[in-house]
Formats: sequence, C-alpha cells, structure tokens
Amino acid sequence: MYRTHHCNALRAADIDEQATLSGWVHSRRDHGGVIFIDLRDREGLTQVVFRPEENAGVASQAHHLRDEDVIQVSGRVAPRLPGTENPKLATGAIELVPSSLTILNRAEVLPFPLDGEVNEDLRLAYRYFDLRRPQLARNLRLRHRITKATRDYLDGAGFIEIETPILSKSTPEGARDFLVPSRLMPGKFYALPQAPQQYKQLLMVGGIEKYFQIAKCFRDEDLRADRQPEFTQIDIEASFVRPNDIYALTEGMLASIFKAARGLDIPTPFPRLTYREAVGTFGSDKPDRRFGMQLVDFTEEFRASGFKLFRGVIESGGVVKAINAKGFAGITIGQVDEMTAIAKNFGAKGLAFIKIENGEWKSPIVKFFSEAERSALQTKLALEEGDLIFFGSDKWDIACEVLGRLRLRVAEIQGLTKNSEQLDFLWVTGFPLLQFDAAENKWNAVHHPFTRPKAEDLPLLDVQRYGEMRAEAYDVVLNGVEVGGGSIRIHEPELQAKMFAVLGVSEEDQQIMFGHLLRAFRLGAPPHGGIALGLDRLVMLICGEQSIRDVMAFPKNNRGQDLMSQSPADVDPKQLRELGITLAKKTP
RNA sequence: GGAGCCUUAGCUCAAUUGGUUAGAGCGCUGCCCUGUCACGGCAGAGGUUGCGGGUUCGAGCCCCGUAGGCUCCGCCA
Repeated sequence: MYRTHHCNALRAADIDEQATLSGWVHSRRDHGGVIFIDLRDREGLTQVVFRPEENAGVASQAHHLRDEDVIQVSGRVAPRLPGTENPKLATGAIELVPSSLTILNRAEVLPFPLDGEVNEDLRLAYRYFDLRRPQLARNLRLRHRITKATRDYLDGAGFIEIETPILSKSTPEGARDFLVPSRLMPGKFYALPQAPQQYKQLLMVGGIEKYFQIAKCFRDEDLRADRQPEFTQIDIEASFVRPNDIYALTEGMLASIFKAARGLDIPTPFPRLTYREAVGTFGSDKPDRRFGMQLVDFTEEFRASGFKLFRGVIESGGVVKAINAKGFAGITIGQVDEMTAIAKNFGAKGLAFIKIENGEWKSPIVKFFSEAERSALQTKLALEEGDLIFFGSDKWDIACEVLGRLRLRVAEIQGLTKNSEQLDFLWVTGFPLLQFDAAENKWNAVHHPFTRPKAEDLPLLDVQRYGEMRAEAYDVVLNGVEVGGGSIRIHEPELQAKMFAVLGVSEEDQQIMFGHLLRAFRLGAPPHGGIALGLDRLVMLICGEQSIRDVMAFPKNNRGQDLMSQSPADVDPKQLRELGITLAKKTP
C-alpha cells in the first residue's frame, strides 16, 4: 500500500496514529540536523520532519532529497512543537515523523520552477510537468466538475449521450477540414468533423428525440487565445422543440453547471436581445453588457446637418452614431492614433471625436454643429466634464462595428471589467440567415446551411430578398464571449434543397454531398433543433483564465504544434506509399 | 496573408548616450547550520546576448534580413 492518507488528510485528531504518505517533494528545508520536507500530492501538503536523533539512517537519506523527487514515507503523526504550527496549511497543526523513507523516483534538475511566471512555450514543451501547477490542476478538476454536471443535468432531462464518427466526410461550407487519407480506398479522404451537425440531425430522423454529446470538433483554421484546432462542444439536439424549449434547457444546464462548479445561483431566464438590438446598441452580436457606453443614434439629428460629412453619409443611406467614453478626455496622442487605427481597420474612413475639457468642446468638427445638434448630443449622451465622444458615421453595420470595437478597447484601457465578478448572460436572436460574399459573389449561410429561416421571412426566399431573411437561430453570450449557438433546423427536403440552391450548391453536388440527408428528410424527419456550447470557452470563463490552453490538458501552440510531442511531424515514406500519397516537391 | 509586442545564464529579469571582464534573484554544485515553512550563512560553476549580415575604433544596445513565441485582423458554416 503506497499510502494510508493523502497529503491533505491528517489533522490534530490523527496525532499518534501511524500513517504512510506518497507524493512529491514540494520543498525541503535542511538545517543540517533537522530536515523538513513539504510532501505534496494532488490533495495538498503535509510537513514531514526528519530528526537525526530519532532515526539517523532515514535522516541521512533525507539530506539527499531534491525538489520533485517522488517518495513514500511511513511514520507517526505528531503534533508540531508549540508555536511552530502553520495556520496557512490545512495540515499545519501536525507533522509526520517517519520511521522509513523510500525514494520511488528521482527528479533531475527542473526545467523551470513550478511557482512564478514562465514562458508558455517552455511550459508547453514540458506540459506533463507544468500540469503539477496548482492552477492547471484546479482547472482540469473544475473542467471535470463541469462536464459531470452537464451529463447529470442532460441525463436528468432525458437526453441520451451518443458518440458520432470522428472519421467523417468533408463538406464544402464552413471551416477548412482536417483530412485523413483512406488506405483501403486510395485517393479518398475522410474529414474530421467540424461539428457533429449532420449526424445529430440524422439521429433525430432516427427517432432518438433527445441527443447530446461532449463532442470533439476539428477546424483547420488559424488559432487564437480562445481557438484551438481541436476543441470540445457540448452538443445538443432535440426533436419537436421550439427556440423557447432550447432556451429553457440551456439556461437550466448553465445554472446547474455554475452551481456545481462555483456554487453560484445564476438568474434565469436570460435576457434576450435581437441581433439588430445587440449590434445597434453595443456594436457587437456578442455584447459585453457589464459596462455602459452604449451606442446612441443621431441619424435624425444630423439629417440636415451643416456638417457635410455626416449629412452625406445619411443621404446615402448611412447612419450617425456615437458613444460617450466617460472620463476619457485625457486620451493621449498615442491612444488617439490607436483608436483611429481600430476605426480604419473595421472599415471607417476616419475617426471623429470631441473632448469635453475645461467646459469646452474640443474638436475641429464642433464649429459645423448647430446649437440643436450640440444640445441633442449633450442630452442623449449625458455629457459631463472630462468625457469624450467617438462618432461612427457610415453604413449601419460598419458604424456599429467600429463603435463596438472602440467601446471594448476603451473599457479595456479603463479597466471597466477588471476584477468583475459579474456574470452577464444573454440570448441574441434573429440573426440574418444569409450574407452576401462579394469576393466569391455568392450568398453564404451565416450560421450553417441547415438553419431554418424564420417562418414569417419565408416568403422573402422566393422573391430572392435573401439579405432580409432572419434565421431561427440563437447565440448564448456570457460577458461578451459567445459560449454557444444553435438553431431550429430545416426538416423538409424541399426547403433544404432550396437553401442549398441559394447557397450555390448544384443539384448534382447536393446529391453527392448531402444526398443522405435529403433522403433522410423524405422518410419522416421530425421538426428539430439544438445548440452547441463551447466547453473550453465556458471552462475558461469559469476558471477566470484568459486562454483556453489553460483549461486543456495538452493544448497546441499558435501554429497548431504540440511542443511536447513535436506534432505534426514527418512520417515514414512507407506510410505514405500505403496511402497512395506523394508529397509535392517543396518550392524553393 | 497582414499588424503589434517580445527573444540576454536552467528560470525570471537588469545592463546609463554605443564604451573596461554582460550583472542580480531563484535554481544548480560543495561546505556549514537541530524547528523551518520563500529557512539561513559561506564559496563555486553556469553566457556564441535567437541566428545571419551591416554601420562603428568599439554593438546586448543602432540598421537590414531571418527564425521562434504571444496578441490581434483576415479566417473560424
């Protein structure tokens, strides 16, 4: 038996008991005579004291212990000498006085210390070692609590967990696929699933009615702090449901998750905003509402303005909007440049702003404003000394996005959400169904091609007013992060075929790529819909981390490499021959 | 594909205007130390300043290129 107790178990009540502990040498304090070891396992720390006068052999062995050696000690639980108890340690009232010490494994010189900041690439190269950090260990355990709560909740709601294939089929829309070559059918490829989308819909056709999966998904796109090439979704699909059913289910599940993980009762139901409201008021379809700085519309006020720039934009169908960056009039030249760069990056031609300083409105454009226009700005933006107005005047979506991005950056600079404990959940609904891609000269699905148009917008399909159609789709947003999204699906073969056609998929290609789905819909497909939540992002938010890498056991770096195992890597030419693959010569 | 920041000892960082032999803390090695818990003390080892080129009497520092890391934009149905 390696242990009788773990390292966070022994208390004053155990004094004079015999105990055996196993774990890592967390720290050693060698006084030449007496030696203290903090022994660590995943549960905590226990001080072990070696006294030469009690057991010279064991004590001399202990002189050679180094950090992170793995040892086993057996002995007597003793009270600490009066005055030497450590209140910072749960086991601080006692110590173990060992009669035997077994060194189970030595640790070489450590690549980096486990406390303090270390470069992430080094940590990733030694991930198995880095996982000993309390932070990462805590995150993985919290992640387990969250998936456990998810399974328990969905099981209680009658959902069945079903695995769907990882070796799947490439589809044209969406993200770039990871491909897997087939050996038995040379020249053909599987694709790793971007999501179990079609399978879960086919499970609905199969009469499962309530499905879920903690599903690995794969997308071959560039990485970010919150995007990895392989990630996990809480994937849910149900039959005979309307959006309200999905909302209630998701809210209940998230409440259950936050209760299990953080002991918090989050208020439900979540508020709902339409896409138009979210973008129009916050400049984002995943608004962070933990601070104000809302977008205010001044299109009517400036319709006949003496300021030609605004008037011209409005005359050509655009809008004038503004935000009040409170207390930001002291903005530096560098920050003005940064804000202007942000504005231009998101499509604005420039950035107009007004500082309210020393009771004056400071800006080259103020002189063009009428008294009524100034008064409207004053009132609707609730201007005070020290405030700063940013304007967005452009087409609606550009003006909104520019101000939305500025709003987030100002909030970041001002630290408005720093140390915030607030959990702001909301639903965003009524997304556009389709978006025109000028570069490809075609319509693309905003969500995915299986998304159901809102019933009242269906007539627009036949008159080809695609851009005005809204989807029966919804996102759930937490603190400005999209943690999930879903939709009610199309279950009629005719409508689905029509959607494919709008998206530019020929009838022949429909049969090749989606024939099974269209055929399934002709065999009694129930109305259905669902949602998928990004588990990694959710865990990240619950753990208070900035990156999903910190809530995954073995994440990849910025370029999709595993710095520990050095993947991706070259393969043996024999493997390629079996697959019928020849590598193109590298172009110099 | 683009932008920004970064790269000096095993780790985290410093190094004045371009100027002597590139320093500190932690870690490591050796010695001392019997109540510490960030133990303490003494001594020591450890550097191609990412790499290549340039400017200069002289480059960690300036210039050009390149590699790598992170963040963001594009991309992510």
